[in-house]
Order: sequence, then structure tokens, then C-alpha cells
Amino acid sequence: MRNAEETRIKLLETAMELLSTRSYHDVGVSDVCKHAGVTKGAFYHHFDSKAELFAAAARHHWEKGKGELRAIFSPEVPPLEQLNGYIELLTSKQERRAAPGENEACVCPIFTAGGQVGPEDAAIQNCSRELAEEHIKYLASMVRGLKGEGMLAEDGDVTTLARLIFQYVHGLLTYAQVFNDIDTVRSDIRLGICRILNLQCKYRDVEGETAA
Amino acid sequence: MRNAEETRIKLLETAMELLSTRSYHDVGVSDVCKHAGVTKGAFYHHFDSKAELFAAAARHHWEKGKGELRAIFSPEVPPLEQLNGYIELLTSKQERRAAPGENEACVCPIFTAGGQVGPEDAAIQNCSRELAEEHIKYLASMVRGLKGEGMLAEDGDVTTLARLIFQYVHGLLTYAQVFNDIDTVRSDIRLGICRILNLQCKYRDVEGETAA
DNA sequence: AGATATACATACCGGTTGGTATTTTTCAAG
DNA sequence: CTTGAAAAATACCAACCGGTATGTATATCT
Repeated sequence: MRNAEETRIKLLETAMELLSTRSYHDVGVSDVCKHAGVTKGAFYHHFDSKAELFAAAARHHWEKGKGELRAIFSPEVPPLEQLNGYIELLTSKQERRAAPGENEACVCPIFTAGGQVGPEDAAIQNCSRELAEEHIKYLASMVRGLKGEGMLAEDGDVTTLARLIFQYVHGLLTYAQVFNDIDTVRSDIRLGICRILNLQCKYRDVEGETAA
Repeated sequence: MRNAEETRIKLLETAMELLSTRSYHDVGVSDVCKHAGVTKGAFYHHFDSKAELFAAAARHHWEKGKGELRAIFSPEVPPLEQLNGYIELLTSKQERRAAPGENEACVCPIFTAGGQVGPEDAAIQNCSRELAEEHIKYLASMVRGLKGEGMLAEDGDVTTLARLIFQYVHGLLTYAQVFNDIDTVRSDIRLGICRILNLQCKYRDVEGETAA
């Protein structure tokens, strides 16, 4: 009866790990169990169903990453730095996942799963929506900051812009996954976001990367 | 032994139909057969595997829609009208699919499937890539036209911009699917594309829709 | 008309998958 | 220690799904 919470978390994190490189349907409960070093009995002791597992896993993953997001989008951080931090976060996450044999690029597993299941798996879809909305709120605060500093060359509704960015980023990641091309993310992400924002050109370059 | 080609096409089109509202894994061969009014034996007479069916279905769907695309992106059509035509095409396709009970929004089934299968289903992924590239070429010609007419407020590589648009559109459609919200497509698509292009504001409004 | 290839139908197989029933182990309270 | 409940292991099932084997009707060619 080792730490129950530990096994639960192990299952949650294994689920997300597998989901980041395969599709929702391709990740079986048995897979998760095997990789987590747990048997099916233990699994169904902790979760009622596969859908419940992944919904919980998505929330867990989100909560775990929230610290990073909060740090990046903290009001203390200047808006431009927030943008750079966000871009850096996304690209580095891509690289971290890169598994040689498998797909190198990966999308945001949470949101993707929402698009991979039908309306029957309401638990998954609701979770996707919920977390997407929260994600957009963070982006909106950044956009508001940029707008406040007069860095945007063109006016626009803050929430709308945040939503557009979210949409774009997700499309980009899917593109990268299909083409199994992680470099596209690196090269397109900043450009795409800056253009959607219509960030003034003078602010677009990264200053802190001259050493790279 | 009724018309073989007819049955084949029926299978192809049924496959795409089902794929537009459910995920690749959720659409079984038996499903396709049932909806097409054909038995499994007939199915496997025409196709070697499920993957082959969907790859062929995607190509068929693409070729069928190519006429529309060609008309929209014809060199005779002024660039701005091309843009409007493209947007109109996408939104109208969304509405056409809208099934009451099921998901109302749908994404481009071809490309989505590429993201729903792992690298093992190479046939599907290759097809996704191929058609995406072709799609981007059409967009690129439009971007080139807009650029040539000096309608873009900011310079940028034509192919890159086309790719960004493709990425964005796909992200938007996925978003709409997850939220089952077709209105977002209507409201965001023009804005998103125009911002990515940085189309000059004076060209952004639609002229032909004052009557609406 | 006979031979043959095409088009389709029926029935079924082998493997996988989500899920369950049951037993065993662990641990902590009494 | 005993006991009792939580935690985890074993074994298993029913359903499903892609795919196959085999049989049959229809058209075409000679």
C-alpha cells in the first residue's frame, strides 16, 4: 500500500506523457499502466474510466504548469518580456519532448485531445474548453499590457486578440506535428504572434539572444 | 455488379462525410460500409486497408474541391476578391456541415486526420502533408497578388505568410470544433487572416455584403 | 454457350481494448 | 495482535474492429 497519492500522480503524469506524442485513441489504459509500472487493478481503483483519467491528467498538467505561466505573465514582468517568455516556453517544451524515433513535434496535448474525441466524451471536451479559456485569459493580460504600453500598431479587442493567438499557436503546433518538423515552430511562432498582434516592428526582435 | 466506380466513390465520399464530424479512430470501416449501404466484402474489394481508404478519400475530396479553389484563386480574380472568396468558402463549408445533434463545427478533415494518427499510419500523414502543401501554394499565389498590388502594410515572405495563414485557419477550425461554436469562425477568420497578412485597413471590409 | 474476371455478400477470425470480479497485500487504528 | 479498510495484483470478459476466407451473382469476351 505504498503512497496512494503517489501512484495516482504517476498515472496522471504518465498519461500526459504518452498523450503528448500519440493521439487520445492510440493511448490505451494498458499502455498507461505499463509505463507507470502499475497494474490495471490499481488503475481502476483510482479512476472510473479512461476519459476520467485523461481529464484529471489534463487538469493536473495544467495546474503543474501554472507556476511557469504565472511567472511569465506576472504583472511585474514587462509585457514585451512576457511575450518572449511565452514564446520561449512553447519552443522549449517542444524540444523537451522530442523523442528520436517517434514524433518529434508535439502539440498541446490537452487541447488537441478535445479535437480528437467526439461529443460523446463530454468530460474530455469540457476539460479542453475550460483550460483553453483559462489559457486565453493569461494571454489576454499580456495583450492588455502590450496595448497599454502602446506597442501595438493597430487597435483591437484584447480578448479577441488573445483568442486569435491561442488559435494560431494551436494550428502551428498541429502543423509541426503533421510535418514532424520542430524547426517550423521556432521560425514561425514569433512571426505569427507578432503579426496577429501587429506588434510594432521595433519591438519584434529579441534583445536577450544576441549571444546565441 | 452495379457500377463499381459508383460504389467506390460512394465509399470515398461517405468516409469524408463521417470524418468531418468524428475523429479518424472513431470512424470504423463498418461505419463507412453501413452508411454507404455496402458490405465489408465490397469494401475490401475496393480498398486494401482503412488507411488506404481515407488517403484516397482525402485526395478525392481535394480534387473535387479543387475546382472551387481554382475559381477563387484564378489570376483573373483580383487579389482582394480572392481573399473574400476564400473566407466565404471556408465559412460556408462550416455551415453546410452543421448537423443538429452532432458537432456543428468541423475542421478540414484531411489535415486533421494527419494529426490524429501516429507516424505508423504513414499513408495518412503523407497525404496530409501533400495536400497541405498544395493548399498553401494556392494561398501563396493570393498573397503574392496582394503584395503585388501594394495592399500589404508590411513586407514578408510570400510562402511564409501563406503557411501562417494555413496554420491559423486550421487552429481556428479546431477551436471551433472543440467549442462546437460555428460563430467564432465567422467572426474571427477574416480578422485573423487580415492581421497575419497585415492587410491595409482600408481593404479589410467586405464591400459586397452591405445588403446582408 | 462456356469460360473468366469483376463486383459484391456472408460469415468469421484473431487481436486489442476498456472494463470487471476476485483475491492478495499493506498499513494503521483499536 | 487483531481487524478492517484502503491499495494493488491476477485473471478474466464482452465488445469491438480491422481484416480474411469463401461463396455467389453479374457482366464481358471468345
